[in-house]
Amino acid sequence: MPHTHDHGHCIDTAMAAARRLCEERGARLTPVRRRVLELVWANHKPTGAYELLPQLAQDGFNSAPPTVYRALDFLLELGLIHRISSLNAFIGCDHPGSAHPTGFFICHKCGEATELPPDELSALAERLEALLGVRVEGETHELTGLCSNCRKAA
Amino acid sequence: MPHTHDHGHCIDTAMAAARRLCEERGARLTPVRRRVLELVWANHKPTGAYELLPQLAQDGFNSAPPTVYRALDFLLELGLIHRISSLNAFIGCDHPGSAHPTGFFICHKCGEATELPPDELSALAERLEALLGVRVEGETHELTGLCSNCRKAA
DNA sequence: CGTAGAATTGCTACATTATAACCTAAGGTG
DNA sequence: CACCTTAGGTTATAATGTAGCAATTCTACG
Ligand SMILES: [Zn+2]
Ligand SMILES: [Zn+2]
Ligand SMILES: [Zn+2]
Ligand SMILES: [Zn+2]
Repeated sequence: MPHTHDHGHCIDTAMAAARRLCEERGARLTPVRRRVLELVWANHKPTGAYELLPQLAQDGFNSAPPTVYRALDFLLELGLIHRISSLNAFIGCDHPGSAHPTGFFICHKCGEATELPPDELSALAERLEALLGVRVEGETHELTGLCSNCRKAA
Repeated sequence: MPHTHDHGHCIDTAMAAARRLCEERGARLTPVRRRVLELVWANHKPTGAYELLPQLAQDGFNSAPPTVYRALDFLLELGLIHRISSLNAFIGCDHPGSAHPTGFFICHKCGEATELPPDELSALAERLEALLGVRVEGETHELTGLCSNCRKAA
């Protein structure tokens, strides 16, 4: 099932947000970093670092793994992308700029990953802090199953 | 900070539960599998597959990576251990036998990982199913921060 | 028993993911 | 320009995880 939305628009919005955020923070959105971010968005699904290498090569970036990982680290640092560790993959953040807990729902049929609403995750974290007496500083949630599109199709 | 509990007891309980569960399911808790489970519990913190190799060697198990991974897969399958993918590590399950959503709180100071209460996680999953229209089939949650012991110490 | 079939492990090689170390190039700042 | 900081290129290697097949052990059944 193809996307149900204008994905070019997604990419444009994401890139605009990235430019704005970098400006704010005095960070440099260099060509490799920009292209990596574009590719992550263009793939529109969790993308592995080594998948990006040939895609970068097509654009004349003659990059080795460290370059890609450095670009990804930079984007993670700024909160422009997230890492999904159960997939060893990266995906664009839906609302960069605001610090928020990270979580995704990943459809095992179509492979799409949708970011989970941060307020739901925060609510859980607060409950757990109260229950366990801990101090939560970071969190990632990775759910799998059937997305609503794939449920309808079935 | 050392454990605040009799950890030998933890291990015994876990091994007893494992024997019972294997019997119920007609699964074979072979020497390697048993020893891997013991080691995971004995380490009392998330343990990587390659950490287990030398520990197994000390006991005369002359095992290569595939053997360890197969044992870990077996234990995962039965729900005797969980995998923490942000750490590429494995840890014993607190309440094996009952299928439940997986989540851990990991203290970045002392390294201990405590399993999150499944009912809290289920509640979140249900809310998300309603909100997003998805069908959740699997979930892992990985929170980091300071555990209650380390908070007191600070 | 004894033997066929299944499950488990041993073993070698390899695939995938990620990083260390060191050097060069580019950008910013006075 | 001279200086410093940051970013990227390059090579090698570390860390994690699997494929594939042979050897062994267990199980079931006649
Ligand atoms: Zn996000
Ligand atoms: Zn789907
Ligand atoms: Zn558990
Ligand atoms: Zn702690």
